[in-house]
Amino acid sequence: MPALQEADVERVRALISAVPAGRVTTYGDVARAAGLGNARLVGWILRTDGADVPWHRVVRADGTLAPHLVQEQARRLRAEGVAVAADRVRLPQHRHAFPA
DNA sequence: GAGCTGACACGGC
DNA sequence: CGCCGTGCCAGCT
Repeated sequence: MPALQEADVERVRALISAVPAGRVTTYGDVARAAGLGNARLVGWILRTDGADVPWHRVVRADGTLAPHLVQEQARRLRAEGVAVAADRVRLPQHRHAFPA
């Protein structure tokens, strides 16, 4: 099976757009919900086609933020009421669960 | 065509 | 808690 298709990209974008403000999700969760199986692809999609989606609500599996985004991402999250300390968010509190 | 890089995850140490 | 190596897929030298 081909790894990535146009439909997959749209699915990922839709999933991320479905995350409500004040909550966050992880790359792994999005990948799993979209049926990708590879969290890295989620990052790739956001890098290329994620300018118009709430990408700041997507964090790593341990709650940390990527180095080049931490500034902007932390700023946007705090604006939504998400506590960000030491480049990391508290997943247990803000994590958004996708329907299986 | 080979190799490196990256908005990642996970198991070891 | 942190650092490292490995697996993963796509894009660029």
